[in-house]
Amino acid sequence: RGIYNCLLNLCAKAEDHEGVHQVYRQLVQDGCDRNAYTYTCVISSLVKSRAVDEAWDTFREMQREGLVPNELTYGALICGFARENELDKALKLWKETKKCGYTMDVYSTSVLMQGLAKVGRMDKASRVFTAMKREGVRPNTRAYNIMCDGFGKAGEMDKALALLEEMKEMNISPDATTYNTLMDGLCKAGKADEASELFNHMTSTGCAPDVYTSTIVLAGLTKAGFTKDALKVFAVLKERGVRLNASAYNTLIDALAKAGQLQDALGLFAEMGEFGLPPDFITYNIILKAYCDVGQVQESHLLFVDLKNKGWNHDPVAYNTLTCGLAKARNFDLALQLFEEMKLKQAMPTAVTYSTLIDCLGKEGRLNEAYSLFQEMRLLKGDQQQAEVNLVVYNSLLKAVCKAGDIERAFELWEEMKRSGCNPD
RNA sequence: GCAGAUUAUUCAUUAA
Repeated sequence: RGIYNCLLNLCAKAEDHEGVHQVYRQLVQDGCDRNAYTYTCVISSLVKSRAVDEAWDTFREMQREGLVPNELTYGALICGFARENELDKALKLWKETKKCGYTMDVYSTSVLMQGLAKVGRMDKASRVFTAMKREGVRPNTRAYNIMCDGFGKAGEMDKALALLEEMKEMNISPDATTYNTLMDGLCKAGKADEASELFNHMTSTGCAPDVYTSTIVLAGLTKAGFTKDALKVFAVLKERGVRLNASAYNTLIDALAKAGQLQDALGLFAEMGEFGLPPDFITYNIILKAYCDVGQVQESHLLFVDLKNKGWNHDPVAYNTLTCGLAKARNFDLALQLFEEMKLKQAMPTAVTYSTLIDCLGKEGRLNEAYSLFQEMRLLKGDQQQAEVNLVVYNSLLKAVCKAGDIERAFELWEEMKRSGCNPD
């Protein structure tokens, strides 16, 4: 058993999850007995290779054998479930650790908090965070950053800012990520003035801005309609030799394109090349959309084909952008062809893909096709899809159904929305 | 003795 455990550990350390699997199979075949260490190695390896369900089965098996899981076993599983958005399971396990009298560390607790934040359950995240502190586990900067981000995205900037104060009281120093997160939240809440104050505070405490800061500031300006000022800031940053990455360029290219200044946008795109800064897939997605928006869908399509030939064909956003452009130009043949292509490539259709097609088909009066796409979404479960029905999908279908005058079906949908936790907006 | 975490830029619905 000792040898097997060592082997498992080695494979796990090398991130060789297939190896862990093989060693474990061999171990079972040999009828070798397992201890908590053995199981924990296997479980955390399974979690790492995103096979949470298998990890869970292994966990159950472990318990059936009468072995006692430790903090690490629980930690791995809680992280696994939290990452897969299975937060009820994660929370249940977390509660179990309390019953066992275990103290979970900041790490696992943070992953759980982040998972809860991602699905908008900040109340629960907050309780988990408080419980951790009450147990005497000292939070770190990252844990606070996660909570600040969660509150910001939930539109509760007051709570996020209160945490910054708490950090000071606790003598935990905020870092660039903390300030970036808060500034981004403030910008998105339309409080640019407060964001700017925070920026001054950040630099006055000796915390240096990083590449994220630039993009957050630039995006804050463009989204508030100050693209000209953003361009000025951009020029100053370049002049001062601040390192700018593709994201900073992307922000401005997108803003210019959306303001109808396609030529200026393309000019910046060209500048990236001159500076030896390679465009990333987001840059191309922005250009793809820019062409569609000025009615040059064929130009967009040409670029898309070009990208595919270079092997950039795994991005659902690129597919979605072009599909939308085509569908809005009423070229459904090609749009639906791309949709089918997505299923074959490593770019599974997302909720955006479905809502795009449902909406455009609805506008075209092709309600039955829109409806069957909706059904398809609901039928695909688990690993074969990246698409959960969401509010926009319901809204699009509802619009199509109303346009067709089918009031009865509209009410059916309305009720279904509420039942499934998608509250109408 | 064993695992793991945070922020930015791109795509879909939105009446009168």
